Amino acid sequence: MESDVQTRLTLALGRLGPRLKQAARYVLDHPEAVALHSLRSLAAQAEVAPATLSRLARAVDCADYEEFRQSYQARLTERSFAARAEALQGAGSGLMQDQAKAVVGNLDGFLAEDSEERIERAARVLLAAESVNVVGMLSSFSLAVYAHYVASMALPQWSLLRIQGGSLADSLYDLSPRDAVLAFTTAPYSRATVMACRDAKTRGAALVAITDRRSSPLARLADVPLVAEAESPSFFPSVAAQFAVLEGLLATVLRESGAPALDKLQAVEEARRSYREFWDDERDSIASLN
Amino acid sequence: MESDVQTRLTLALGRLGPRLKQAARYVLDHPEAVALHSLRSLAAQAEVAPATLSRLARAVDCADYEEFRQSYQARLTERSFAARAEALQGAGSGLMQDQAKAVVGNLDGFLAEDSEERIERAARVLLAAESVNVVGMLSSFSLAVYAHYVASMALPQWSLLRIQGGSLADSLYDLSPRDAVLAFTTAPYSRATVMACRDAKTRGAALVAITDRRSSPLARLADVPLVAEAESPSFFPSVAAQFAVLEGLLATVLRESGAPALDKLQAVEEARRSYREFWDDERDSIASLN
DNA sequence: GGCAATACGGAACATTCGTTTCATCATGAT
DNA sequence: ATCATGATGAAACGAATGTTCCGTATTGCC
Repeated sequence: MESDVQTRLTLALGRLGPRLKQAARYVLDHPEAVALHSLRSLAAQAEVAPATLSRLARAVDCADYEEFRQSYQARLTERSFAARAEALQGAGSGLMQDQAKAVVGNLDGFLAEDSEERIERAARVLLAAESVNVVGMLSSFSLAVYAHYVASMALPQWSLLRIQGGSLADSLYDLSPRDAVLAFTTAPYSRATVMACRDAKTRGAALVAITDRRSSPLARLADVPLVAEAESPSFFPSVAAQFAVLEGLLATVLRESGAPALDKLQAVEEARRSYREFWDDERDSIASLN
Repeated sequence: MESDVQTRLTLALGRLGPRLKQAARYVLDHPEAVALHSLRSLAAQAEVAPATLSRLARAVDCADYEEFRQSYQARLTERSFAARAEALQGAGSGLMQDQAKAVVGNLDGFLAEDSEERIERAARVLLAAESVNVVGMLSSFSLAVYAHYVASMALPQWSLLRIQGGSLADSLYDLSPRDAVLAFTTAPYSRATVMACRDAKTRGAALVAITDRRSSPLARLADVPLVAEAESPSFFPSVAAQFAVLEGLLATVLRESGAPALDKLQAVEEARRSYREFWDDERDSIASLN
């Protein structure tokens, strides 16, 4: 019966009132704050009355708030000891650690360039286009999917090119010099993607590409090549750093897009908020499952 | 001037009186105690008068004991990548820079936990399953797509659940306790995803989830929750860090999967090499375009 | 030994802490 | 509509915190 406080807190989430739940959520998401800060300052961070936290501690069978806090302090020291032990162990054992290092390294490589300027140049190109076609295959397909999803919230002129019967959609062959293509590739470079981009260039369309090396076929073709490597400790390429670049690009595009787009974003924000409240309720029914 | 407090303390050790030195020694040996306990209780542990610790703080150029303590709290919160994140900060301000910082921060947050162990636990769960169903909607759909794509190269028992006429495929309702679900959500949590996972749990299937906060609906449901935040300077959530976690998970799964899978991987490697040669040739014809 | 300078501990201080009380509000059953 | 129940925030309480002041003890120097 000596379960973790964090676990007990999760289980209790269902039978708590609105403010207590708000406090519990903040604690779940910021466990280290409980260990390091005072009750009052933590209450301020969580935008909750001090008394609420005092009550929350008792709601999970702690005699004191002190007992509640000590549980989080223990968690913090244990973690730090574990981390230290792992640091001593060295490189051999941590595949996740290696993966993270590779991702940060890839991202680092991109930022070393004149990244801000390039991103903004790419954003201008995409904003100036009458239509934007997003292309990506194989491991880069997820990038294309994400770009299209985010853009779909405010930029209706963006469309995702899909495979149809083995070749790309016909929309590709309607491209004019007023259009643009946003393409993604990492080795092995999809033949379809490269051919599509080459074709787009011959029709005078602008090309923005996120790719894994300067020598890749798309890096040479693109008007604005954005190069982020895909190194990873495993055999398959890592797209995480390219996602970070894409997110930066999308953020820049959306910031510099006009008023109608921003209005749409407001609506999306609104929707997100309401979804959040929905799930706050939903959580109760989930709790009743246990 | 801006050196670590712990370092300054070591240097000051010589010019301190007996009791101050005793206090300094205790602090050097128990740094986490400074962050977590009060001045008075720390003084008791070090068998020193409270005033001595107050003086010790000033002896290393801290205005307050509070400033002294905060330095140790920061040390405790600091993660393995803190230096990298700071390095990224160096090159000036910009949206891309902020995005990169956020991504590294999100990744850091995950690594602070017992990440390796959790990843391996998740991998074991997925490897033990007879079938693995990958679920993700909205911004998390790209994660699901990628997971399925990578797994498809060696793990035929992995399938991607898709929306069909607004609801999930029927395959979901065939789940048995021998099956598993790999799910992705970030706020706003897709109703379909959460309901699918809830249903899977009632049928006894195992659930591995990558999500954005410990208080998310999936974090509660999952057997192995993997929490990587989705903070970003823009209004839409960042999935880059979650991609890094997913890649780490996939790498672990593939490493620990059996021989037949590895054979397939060899074939894929082969294919990649040949593609590479293909593009080396292709590049010439592209060059002739310019 | 006498003297100054410094290091230290104990006590008083204002501040901040966590807790409790109490009035108010929302909700749902009768 | 009425009441009961529980959740919540404001305020007040004693306890604990960090700081400062002052008296004492120790040290180094003449």
